[in-house]
Amino acid sequence: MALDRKYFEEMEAKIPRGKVRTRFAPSPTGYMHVGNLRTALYTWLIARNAGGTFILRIEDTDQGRLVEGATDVIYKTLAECHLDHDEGPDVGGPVAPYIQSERRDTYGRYARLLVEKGRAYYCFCEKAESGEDSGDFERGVDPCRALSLEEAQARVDAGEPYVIRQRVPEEGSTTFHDAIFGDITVENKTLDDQVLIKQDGMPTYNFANVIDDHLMGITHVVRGSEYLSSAPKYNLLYEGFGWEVPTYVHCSPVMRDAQNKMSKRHGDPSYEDLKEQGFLTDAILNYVALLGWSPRGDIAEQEVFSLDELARAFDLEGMSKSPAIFDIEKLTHFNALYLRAMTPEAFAEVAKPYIRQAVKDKRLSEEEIAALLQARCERLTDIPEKVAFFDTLPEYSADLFTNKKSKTNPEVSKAMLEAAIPMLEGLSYWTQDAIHSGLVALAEQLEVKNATLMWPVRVAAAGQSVTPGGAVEICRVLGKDETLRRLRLGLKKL
RNA sequence: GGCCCGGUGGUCAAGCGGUUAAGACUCCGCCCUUUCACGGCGGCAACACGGGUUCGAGUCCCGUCCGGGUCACCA
Repeated sequence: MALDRKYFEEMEAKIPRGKVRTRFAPSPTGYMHVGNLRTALYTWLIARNAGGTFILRIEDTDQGRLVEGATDVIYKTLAECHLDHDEGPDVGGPVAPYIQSERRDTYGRYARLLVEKGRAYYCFCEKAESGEDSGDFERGVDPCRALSLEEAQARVDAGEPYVIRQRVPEEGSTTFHDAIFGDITVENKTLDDQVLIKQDGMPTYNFANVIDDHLMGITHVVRGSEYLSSAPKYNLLYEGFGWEVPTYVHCSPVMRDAQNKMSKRHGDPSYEDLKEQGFLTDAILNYVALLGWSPRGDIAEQEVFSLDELARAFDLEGMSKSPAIFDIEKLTHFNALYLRAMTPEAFAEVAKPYIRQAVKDKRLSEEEIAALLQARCERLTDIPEKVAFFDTLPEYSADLFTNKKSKTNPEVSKAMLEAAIPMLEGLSYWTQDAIHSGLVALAEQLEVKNATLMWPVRVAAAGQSVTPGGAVEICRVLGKDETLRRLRLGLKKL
């Protein structure tokens, strides 16, 4: 098949130029792990920081690993995180299609162009066994490398299965530049003639990337550092095509501990898992942004960042070269910060379903309960167990009435409850203020400190020693009848 | 094993030749207080090691050690 020069010219002509263009290019495996999310975030930030374009591209060249519905997880996650893309499979764009399996023809054409330039060759060898450990680690010499183009073409035409391999020079060295790792030079002899087009006609990741990044006008390629060692081969490819090399930004991995990356296999949480565990999207993004990047200058000590603030502050300079260990404790801290920063209304809204998991009685106000919870929970999932006592009075022992700091014991508590019950019963309004004033006045009248009266009331009302909120708030939420019922029950224990 | 990249408290991290080596999380005290939280204040805790270069090194160079990545018709 003859090469169509016109085709290449048209493809070149379509490439948008002059603006920063970045792309997030996941393969649809159905799982957005934390490292992935961070890569997407950084990629988006680079684009937004420069007023550029953010593109979503789906890399599905491995036909054997396609996962049903996986692309939806990607769309959903990006949307939920507000990492909006300007171009992509769902929204289209000037360099569509954005799904690699739909660009198969393009890769084939460019691979043949490379063959014609002498930078690649047809290979008819049996699939190399990855059984390794054959003792030698030398670059194998592929016999097909020496085949003449005519001979190879004849075998291709005859229908013989083949792959196309990159022809890497045997001599010399290649220098590759990365925005965070700097210059990396490797000897060409340590590079192998990697496969560009697989036997099924699909491109390999490494080839599809180079082609697409060029054809889509990508200016900054952001990806994991596991690709760092194959990067020099890219330069050779760009050089072969005579294309300009984009800025590469390799990110060090997010680790579960000092020796293992985060992985599904180890049961490490994905973005969705974290959501289920009660973490807020904004908190997750904020924390993840700081795992591998830190602000400089006068905001060097700032830790809380909105997405917009991140977009403004983000710079490649602040990126770390070393792997970072994911710390759920610190994420939890960020989550607590975000929870507390919400308006009471917004908090009540997100807390509501968790409150209702434990508190079924609709007469108990979820707004009032939420108000008690806001400063007291770090994750939304902490809620049910904290408020269960509102729903059902726990079994508890009279020992709870003893607290030395409040100067209470069973005898004192008995006296306190005996005084509190009629007073509360006489209240005409069951408001926070009324209950509070009533109790404080009663303590004064009984000549005891507030805590001495509050402690037994709270214990009897809640049935547990640790509660969100104090005696007043709990009584208020419970309502008059239930409060009195519980206090009388408490009295019976004494 | 070859090649590549890293190495500041337990964790995330400032630091770019001269600092009492920031800050945050965790942990521990104290204050506040109606329990628990929130909040406030204080504390414990680090430059992997050995050689250079320099008046001076966490910062530059070399070696060692440790860790990670890669060596697929997976991405």
